[in-house]
Amino acid sequence: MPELPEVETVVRTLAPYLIGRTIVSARFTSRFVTPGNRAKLARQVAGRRIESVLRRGKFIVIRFDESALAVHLGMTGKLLTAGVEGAHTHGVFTLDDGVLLYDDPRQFGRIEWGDARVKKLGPEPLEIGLTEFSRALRKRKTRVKALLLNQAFLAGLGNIYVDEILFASGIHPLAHASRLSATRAAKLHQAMIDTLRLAIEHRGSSISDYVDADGNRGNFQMLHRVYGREGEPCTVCGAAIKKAVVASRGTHYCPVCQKR
DNA sequence: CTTAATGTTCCCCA
DNA sequence: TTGGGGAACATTAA
Repeated sequence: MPELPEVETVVRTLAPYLIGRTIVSARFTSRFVTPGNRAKLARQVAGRRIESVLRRGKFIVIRFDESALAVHLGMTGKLLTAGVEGAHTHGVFTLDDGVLLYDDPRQFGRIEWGDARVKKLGPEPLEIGLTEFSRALRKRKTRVKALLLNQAFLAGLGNIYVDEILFASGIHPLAHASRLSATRAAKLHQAMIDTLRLAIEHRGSSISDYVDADGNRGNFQMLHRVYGREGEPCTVCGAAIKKAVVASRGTHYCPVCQKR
């Protein structure tokens, strides 16, 4: 559920609800989502006033006066401003006004004190300039699909948006990053910006159960041109969309429009 | 029953 | 050091 556009949408719905609130108490119940000392983490957040809520890559950073809490939604994580505790609720924040719940069936998400992992992320896809992007691509011998999924290279892209961006730029997922021409690198850069901006406008993709912090679904899945469309006609040329495994991920592409 | 799923990390090997 | 491939993590749905 959570790539850059979805996390951005969660942050935009979460920020007005959380800023200025104080966490009265917290409770964590998953040894996967909150590895280590869960009671200690609860003590650390208790009493903190939330100064800001921001997105960095796929992380949600909740900032306090001189510290922060980093939340990664993994594959099925949700931060909700309302609702009741269920079988998959692994975090409960009681606020001075309201509640914040963390739900995550697969428990691939993480709630951690501090922003150590956030500091290891690569640049933001919506902020990196063409010059820096092209130069970085040229240095990497790997396949462009694997590179765009690498959070140390660029922070925030995931399987859905990499497939959509590669389609929009006419680049085959198996193309090698270092061998892309300047023209194709520029096309990739622009497709990345356009696709992410449009997806944010549509509040992200709800392909299974993604919802924002207020429980609302996104609509960008209606505009997917390759992801989840195996066997369906390409919106540009009509050829059947193919699916293959690249970088250990299901990868959707048009065999005619996307060149290596 | 098997497979795949919006993610990340770790391990082995080239 | 870089990069490929696969497994692992836990759960659900097709």
